[in-house]
Amino acid sequence: MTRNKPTIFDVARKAGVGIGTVSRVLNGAPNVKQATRERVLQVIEELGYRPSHAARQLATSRTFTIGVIVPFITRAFFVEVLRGVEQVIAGTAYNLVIYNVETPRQRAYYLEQLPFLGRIDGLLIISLPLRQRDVEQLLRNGPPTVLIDEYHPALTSVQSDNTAGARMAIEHLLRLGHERIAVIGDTLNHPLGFRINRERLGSYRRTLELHHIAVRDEYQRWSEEYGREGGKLLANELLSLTERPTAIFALNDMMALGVLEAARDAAIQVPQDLAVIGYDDIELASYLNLTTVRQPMSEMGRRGATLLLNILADGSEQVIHQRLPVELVIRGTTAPSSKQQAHSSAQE
Amino acid sequence: MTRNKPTIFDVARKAGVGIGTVSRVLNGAPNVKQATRERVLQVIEELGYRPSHAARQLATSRTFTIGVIVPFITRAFFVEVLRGVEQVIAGTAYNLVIYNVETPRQRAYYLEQLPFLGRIDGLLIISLPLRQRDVEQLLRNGPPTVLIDEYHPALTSVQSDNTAGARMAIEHLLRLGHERIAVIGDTLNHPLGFRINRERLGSYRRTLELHHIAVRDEYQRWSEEYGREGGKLLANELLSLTERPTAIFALNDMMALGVLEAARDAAIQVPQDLAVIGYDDIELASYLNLTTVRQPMSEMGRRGATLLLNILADGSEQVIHQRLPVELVIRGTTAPSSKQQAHSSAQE
DNA sequence: CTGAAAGCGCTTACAG
DNA sequence: CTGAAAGCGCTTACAG
Repeated sequence: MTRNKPTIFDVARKAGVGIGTVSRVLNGAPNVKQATRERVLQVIEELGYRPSHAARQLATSRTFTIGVIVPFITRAFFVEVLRGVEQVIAGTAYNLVIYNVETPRQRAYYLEQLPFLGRIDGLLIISLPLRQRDVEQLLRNGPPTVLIDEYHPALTSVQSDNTAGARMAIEHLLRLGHERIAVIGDTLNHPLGFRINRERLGSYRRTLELHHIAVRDEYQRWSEEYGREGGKLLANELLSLTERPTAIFALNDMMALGVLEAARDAAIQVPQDLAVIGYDDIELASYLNLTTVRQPMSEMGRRGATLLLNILADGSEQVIHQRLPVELVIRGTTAPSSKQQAHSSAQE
Repeated sequence: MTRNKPTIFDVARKAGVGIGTVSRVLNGAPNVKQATRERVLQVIEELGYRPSHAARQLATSRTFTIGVIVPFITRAFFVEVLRGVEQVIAGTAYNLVIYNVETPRQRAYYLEQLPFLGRIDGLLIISLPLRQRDVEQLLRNGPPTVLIDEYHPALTSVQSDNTAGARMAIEHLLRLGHERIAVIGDTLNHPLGFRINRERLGSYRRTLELHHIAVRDEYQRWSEEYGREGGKLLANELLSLTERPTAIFALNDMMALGVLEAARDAAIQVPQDLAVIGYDDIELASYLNLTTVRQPMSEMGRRGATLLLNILADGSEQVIHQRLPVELVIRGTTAPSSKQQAHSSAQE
């Protein structure tokens, strides 16, 4: 009448079989007679037997846990991605362990130590760029790894199309007759190395050039300060320029908020006097009626997790790169530029 | 020249000791000669040895992982709490596994199965009420459990003071001369059973009664729809009442947003014609200049995690209940009621 | 199809 | 202070 958790031995004894057989039915091995299988299952049920995770780990040298390294777990973009990841992992035998990174020190630890501790079977890395040596380490001794919102040729990844996103934003503004278009974002030299801003910035420039609009340095501004505060700061700078922009493209929605706030404070009408466009389409954007570029945030998480699960299931070494489309969501913060309205001429 | 991960045997051999000794220095046991300890440490360093998590688990029957059951991982409140939890767990030997609950089905699984699978050493439950039988199960067979933003007499918990929070909000409005004060929130019968709304509602009523203000049923409204949409819906109902309220207390900031939106749409001036007050003080609140009740969200997470760690460390059975203070943050969405302005008389 | 046995890599009395 | 050995609860060839 021991009330200890039953083990595989208890099941085997009661079912009158060897533990090997119990193990086989547990793992759905094909070579078990149907009658035996049923008897064992029956006993498992009766005993309320649950196999020990730890023992299984030790015997198989698998951990059944997936690690996800995610920066600034508190920002809407990352939360949404994480949610997508969680949705697909929850349905599997895997556990999801989250490692939040907010400093370079944490990043170093999680990227250089964690993967080699044998604590995880698979790794998901969100938005964090990898150095070549980290990738090599990972490939040599680390678990299968999938990148989300980042890219490296040697690692399976899923991203959204940042180039197209920025292009769509700019072309939308051009179509509205804007020519003095500024771009802002958090620092291009982020301590954690985020690279998407550069990608979007590049696209901003190329799009302007393509349309023969001068690319002005003074219209490109960056702030160490993330989010609203940063956006407000930069918008204030831009709005006090002699030739101030008629449109501001913020590389994330939170900074777009800051722009709106700065405009409000300066009594500048949006969208009449200033068009504002954001990036991400976090929930807030629709509330503020913000025109923005929508990224499939949860979907990126779901895809990333699914790709990792596939690798884990079939051990395939094939590197896959998925790039998800983005979408321009036109709301109330963009309108034809005053110049445009005066001339009443369509740009294209 | 095997490139396999070194085990405790490799260390023992190279250091010329038994594996027991290696284990002792690994676990900081006191009874090891200093010289021996140093030699072993040296070898561990040289070999880059890392003890196997799985083996340790199996031998100690501890898992070194803490589970946290959290509803709607995407909402600002929960994200902030989670971040607090993460901050304290990250510095320990424990892993943090997150279980996101969005349906009663998931709740049932995570509350009734997960704790008894031997996968976690400790459990944190956020905002989810427990039935008596769940608590008994937990106490009998489950891991040490700490409740965050919920209460049960038999389980250590940390909450903020919801009663005081609602009282402060209402008294602030009363002081401004408001008497027609409505309260809104997401449904009182939430599928996941959230109870804080009832607590705050109770305090709303008592506070009004205390001040001899009639408590009207039509001024208390609830929506299945969470957040902005729900808030907007309820605000529209309230604003179309014959005798419409001069102030609305939303039991969470997201719904307060919806109220602001409804007011905007109806061209009702906030705060002149309608005072609005929220709850939580999520980041957004300051952007929208929303008067609100600030809860120490991350701090609740930190406290909860710390309490759990303490239990895990000393095995204490003592049940502790912490209640953290909240704070009224007065911003721009509350002002004296027009009546008050007319009479120019202070309420107290 | 199935059982007996080795092995996964630790911890922990036990005996010295 | 330290070594040898048992034990944690599984999986997996191996032999039948």
